[in-house]
Amino acid sequence: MATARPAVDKRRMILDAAVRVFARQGFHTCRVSDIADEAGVAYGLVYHYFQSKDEVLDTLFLERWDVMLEAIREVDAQAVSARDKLYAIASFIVDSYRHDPDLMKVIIVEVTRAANSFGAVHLGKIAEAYAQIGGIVEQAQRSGEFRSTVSAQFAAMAFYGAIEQVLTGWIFGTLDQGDDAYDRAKEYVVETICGGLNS
Amino acid sequence: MATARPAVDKRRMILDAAVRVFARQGFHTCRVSDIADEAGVAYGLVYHYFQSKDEVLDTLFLERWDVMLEAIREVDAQAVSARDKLYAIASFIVDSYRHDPDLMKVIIVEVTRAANSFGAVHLGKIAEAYAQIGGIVEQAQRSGEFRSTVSAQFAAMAFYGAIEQVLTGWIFGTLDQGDDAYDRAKEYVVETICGGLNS
DNA sequence: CCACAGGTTGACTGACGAGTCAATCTCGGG
DNA sequence: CCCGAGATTGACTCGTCAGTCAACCTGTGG
Repeated sequence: MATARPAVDKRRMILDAAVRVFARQGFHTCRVSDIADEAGVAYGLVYHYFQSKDEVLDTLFLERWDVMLEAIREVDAQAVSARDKLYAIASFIVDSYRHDPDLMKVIIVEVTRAANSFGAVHLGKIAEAYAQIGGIVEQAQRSGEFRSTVSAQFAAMAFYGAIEQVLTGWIFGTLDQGDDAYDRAKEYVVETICGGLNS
Repeated sequence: MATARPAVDKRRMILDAAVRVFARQGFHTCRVSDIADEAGVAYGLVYHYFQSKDEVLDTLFLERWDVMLEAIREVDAQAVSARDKLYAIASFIVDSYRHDPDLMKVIIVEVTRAANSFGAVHLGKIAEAYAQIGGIVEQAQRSGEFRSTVSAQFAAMAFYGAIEQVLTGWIFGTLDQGDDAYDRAKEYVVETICGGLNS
């Protein structure tokens, strides 16, 4: 007898509600009851579907991060220039934010940028992204598209760091938002990292 | 009657102990009693010198951040190229880490990268640094040293983002450390941001 | 119509830790 | 030698919440 999923997937509702609550109040400052309330579900049901409050966040992060890792791998498999690959990756991340700002806020603020609490658990996953990007740079250095002045690992950090910083700017309202700003940001990141500021 | 400072400044001892404890356990996960124990001081004394646990962290952050802002201002006042200014700023930050890794870890992990909890309170202070760096870039764009393809504000973010990412790498052991690595990092940041990766 | 499995409920518990406070100490000045 | 102000102590209070659990639905198959 296959598990008959109820018409409305409460587990999904809890996850979606958690995104909103975490984005609004932050993981540490919100109560599990806030998530249950937001989902319109009883307190105990959260513990029916998840072992702990932590597991809710872990699930959200892993769900999304795996999608991103897969996207990066696909980009890397294409036969285009490294610059185009970097642009595609920047696009993917920026568009992820455009599509679901709350989810990206949670992932970045509560996991990626919180390497001492949650990030620690997921350092490996995060490092995978770095490694993949580093690989793209390294290959471009061998092919001659990029020069070898700086290490590939470092270049990957600068690239990802720039994107994360921009997202953080949007998340906290330090930086203008909107479709134009999003598209401009993609260009800027790639242009700065590849072309540099020098005239 | 001037307040006679005791031979040993307990307030300072508490702050220094807090740095070690926050660096080791993280702000949220440590107890105030951990700080008191580490400082070799009674629990209540922490509350004699500080209103709250938060104020301890605030004090640590502001003390150091103000030093950095002042350093950036001084650098900006010099009559050297923008590239040299950026190098000097990168140097200052990297050397701050070299000199007191625990303090920098606390500031970055618990404040700068935690913009939803503590960072929120200090967004203004953090923005000051961005603005100052952005000013350097803008001036260089007017003088012709830098091209104007990307906005100065954005360039500042990329620059600071790259540095923060590298520090984060050191803090969590993702990146090799040591005097050589520190000096190389300074070069790499400036070289990537100014020169770009393209050959 | 009943039985049963899994979904759903929310009151309750137990631990934990920030912040309080009254008592005690220390030391310089009178 | 005594007094008072500020420094220092640590046991205690008090609210908060993560996680538990026993009871209660719901709908499916026999």
